[in-house]
Order: sequence, then C-alpha cells, then structure tokens
Amino acid sequence: MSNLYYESAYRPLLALDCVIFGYEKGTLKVLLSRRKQDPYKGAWGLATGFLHAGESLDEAASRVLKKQTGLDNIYMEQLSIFGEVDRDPTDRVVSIVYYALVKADLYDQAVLEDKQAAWFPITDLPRLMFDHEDMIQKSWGKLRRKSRYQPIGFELLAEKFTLPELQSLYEAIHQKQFDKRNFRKKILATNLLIKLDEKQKGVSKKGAYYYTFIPDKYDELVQAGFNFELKSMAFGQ
Amino acid sequence: MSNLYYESAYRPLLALDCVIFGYEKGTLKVLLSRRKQDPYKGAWGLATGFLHAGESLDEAASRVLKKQTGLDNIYMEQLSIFGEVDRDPTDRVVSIVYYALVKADLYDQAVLEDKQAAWFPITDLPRLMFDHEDMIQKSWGKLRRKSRYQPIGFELLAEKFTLPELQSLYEAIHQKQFDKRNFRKKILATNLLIKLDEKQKGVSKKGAYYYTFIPDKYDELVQAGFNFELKSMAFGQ
DNA sequence: TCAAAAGTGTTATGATTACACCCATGG
DNA sequence: CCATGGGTGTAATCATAACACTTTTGA
Repeated sequence: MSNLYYESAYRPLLALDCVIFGYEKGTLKVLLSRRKQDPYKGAWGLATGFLHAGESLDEAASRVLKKQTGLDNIYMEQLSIFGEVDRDPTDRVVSIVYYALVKADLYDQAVLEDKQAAWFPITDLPRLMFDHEDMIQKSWGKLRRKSRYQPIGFELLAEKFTLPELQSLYEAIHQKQFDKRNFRKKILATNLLIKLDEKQKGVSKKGAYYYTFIPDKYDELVQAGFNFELKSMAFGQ
Repeated sequence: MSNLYYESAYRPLLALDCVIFGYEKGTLKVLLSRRKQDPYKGAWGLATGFLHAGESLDEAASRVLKKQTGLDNIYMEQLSIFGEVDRDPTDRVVSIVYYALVKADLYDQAVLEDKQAAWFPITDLPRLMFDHEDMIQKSWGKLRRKSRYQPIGFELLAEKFTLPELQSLYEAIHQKQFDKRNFRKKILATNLLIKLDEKQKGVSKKGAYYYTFIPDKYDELVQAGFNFELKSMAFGQ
C-alpha cells in the first residue's frame, strides 16, 4: 500500500540511543561503549542502533539494550527525541533516547569487554560523541524526578537489599545526604517492603537486615502507575 | 558527506502531530481539523505534517502550528513519540507529538473555517483518526501534571485575567472543583501576580479585579524552569 | 573492649484542608 | 432591595524536618 503524498516526503534516519544506568558500591553509573564505525570510531558513546522495518520503537530499544548487555526485560522508558539538524555530521539522524535501569548483579565483565563497554560514574564521564552527554544529563534529571514518586530506584538493586543500601542509592541519585531516621520512616510507610529474617554479613559488624518487595503489591503499584510519592526527598540538609 | 553504514539503514517517515489546547468559556478545548488527503480524507485529526530536510524538530512543529493557526511564537513542548508499526496503515510513519497552548482571544474564526478546523471540548471529542485520541489524552495528562508546578495554565488566558477565570481554567484542566479561598491563597503566595486597578464588567455585578503577571518575574521563573509548585491541587473535594 | 555501622522516637514547624459569612453592584 | 458572584480568615490536621543516643558484633 503506498501513496503519492507520502512518497514525496523526506525520510531522515531514525536512531535509538540508550542511557543505561547501574548502581555499584555507592555510585550511580552509566554504561558506555566505544563506537565501532566512522565517523568518530573509538569515541565513547551510548548504546545505539537504527530503527528496523517492522519494529516498534520499544522493540527497537529492547534490541539495542539486549545487544549491549545481553539481557532481556530490562526496565526502560522513553525519554525524549533529539533532532537538531547537525547533531550527527554524517547525515540527518533523529534520535529517540531511552533510559534503562539494570541491577548491578546482572551484568558480566566478559560481555562488557567483548563489547568494548565500561561503566562510568555519572559524576565522572569521559568526553562523549554528539549530544550524548546532554542525553545522559536529561535522563539523570528524569530519574531524580521519577524516584520521588515511583519506586523506580529499586530496579537498580538486587532482589534482597538493606535499607542503608537503598538510602545510599537515593543519595547517589540525588547527590545529597538524607537523614537516616526520616528516610526509613518514609520508605517503610509505603508498605512496599518486607523485612527478612536474614542479616547482611561483611559490610558492617552489626549487620543490616535484608528487605525485599512485597511482589504483588509492587507490581500492582507499578502497573497502575500509582504514585507512592515520597513527597520531598529533602530529608535533612 | 555520506557513509555506507548509514546508507543501508531503514528510513521511516517522520511526522509531527500537534495537540493544540485552547480555553474558552470555562471549557478546555482542542483544535482539530479534517484531513485533506487519503487515506481517511475528511476524518478529524490533529494538526500534522512531515519533517522537512534542514529543519529541527521544534522548527517543524512551529511550522505545523503556524499553518494551522496562523500564529507564531506559540507555547509548545515535545510530548513523546508514537511509533507502533501499524499506526498509519499507508506506510510506516513514526510521529512526534507536540502539545501547544494558545490564548482564546488570538484565534480567528475565518482561519478556522478556511482550514476546516474546529475547537472541541476535551471531554467531548469526535472519533479521531489513527492514535490521535491517545495523543490528546496523554497531552492532557502532561498538562495536568505540569500545571501543578509551573505557571503553564497562564498561557491559555488573555493578558489580563481575573482570579475566578484563572480558577475555572484550573478546574477545567483538572476536572475538579477547588476551594476559592485556598486557591487564591496559593496563587497569590507565588508573588507572580499583580492586582490591577481595573474591574471586569459584565460577568458579575460586583466585578472581579483583573490581575496580570509581573512580567520579568514570570519570564525569569519560566526560563529557570523554577517550580512555583502548587504542591497539591486537591483544594477541597 | 572498642570501633563501626545499624537501629530507633519525639518535638517543632509549616503546609494543607475544611469551612461560612459579608461585600459590591446591576437590574 | 435583592440576587449574583466576588472577596476574605481561622482553626484542625497532617506532613516534614531536626535532632542524639543505644545496640550489635567482629576484630
């Protein structure tokens, strides 16, 4: 099925760029890789790919994420579209940016090396190609805002986690210290967590209790888009 | 400058669809027009156009808005991108959605008729082509959320407006009644408005005072993206 | 036994909500 | 003079923010 009106229209390239966030040792990180083709071969940049025929945008983003990380079912969300005329000097490329969150315990050093990929702390990024720096900063902003009213930060932790870990994650996302007591109060008030009988070994002498999500409740809330709203994250400071 | 890797990539059509909001007589409205070409010639839909070569996305959206309304410098913002494979049955068309806000006193009945365009209350839309209904609902959601922490609603009113008018606008956006006293308290607490010496005639016997923005302050806040945050719009109810 | 991190409650402040009457004017 | 919509204040409740000591245990 075709159509003259449509036929005559300009067709840009449509790319997908993925900002992949991970969290490790108290630091929020972004997965970058070295570009494989010219121009700018070897430059650091985001996971990227062009849209294929017959693929929806989300499918294309999942494909790009899978290629980069080896993982399926990554939490991801569309951020926005970058379409400045000269953002890629080779050709007109309009790019859809997705950001994704992956658990630190799911990626594999071998896969990373194979892809010429590496994790960089969000506060210490290398020079990036095109407008990728801007894409990362905007994604981080979205992550900060979103983490205030959705339990999104949890996608970055392992199945079982301690409250001090969860708090450090929030502190890494917001680059801000929170008051321990107030943080716990708010997080526990959501009724999303259950305390397990198990304590963490090795980090502190006393050991912190592990928590996990009440799985149905969590899914329910995420599905419904319900805001469990940590109204202000301005704990202390 | 060209490149084999790029050359071989798939090139979809890239369209822009604009959700144009207006406010009139207590009702939030959307500007729709009848489609001019097949398929679905004559069906109601959003203002639309394809991206042209050498145009940024914002420039293209401005062009589409100008063509539809005759106006420049409309407040507009990118919403998101719709890319389901079959959203347009003619061809693969990926569409970037913008929403725009126009003041009720700026549009012109003659232009509308010429374009086969008309305003529809947001709560009473006709059947729309493709996924345009979904685009409108998402834009409305964004407008609701955004109006809670940015003075965005003001783009929909005339230069001078009364507080009862402003409140009705918020009520139309949120489909909810607010308490008069609490609404005024919050709005005035932002220090964005100045009361003029002039009263509105004709609407009520007593007449309501006109207000206007303190222009520099407003621009400053909009520029800085500062949130004047009407923290909860749950006035009453 | 001590150092290091985990865990716990209360009070003060500020924001939000609920609520009812008087005012000005045109008809 | 009265009907209509405009304008105003206060008290109760709830959420947030500030703040310091005790507990556990491995070394």
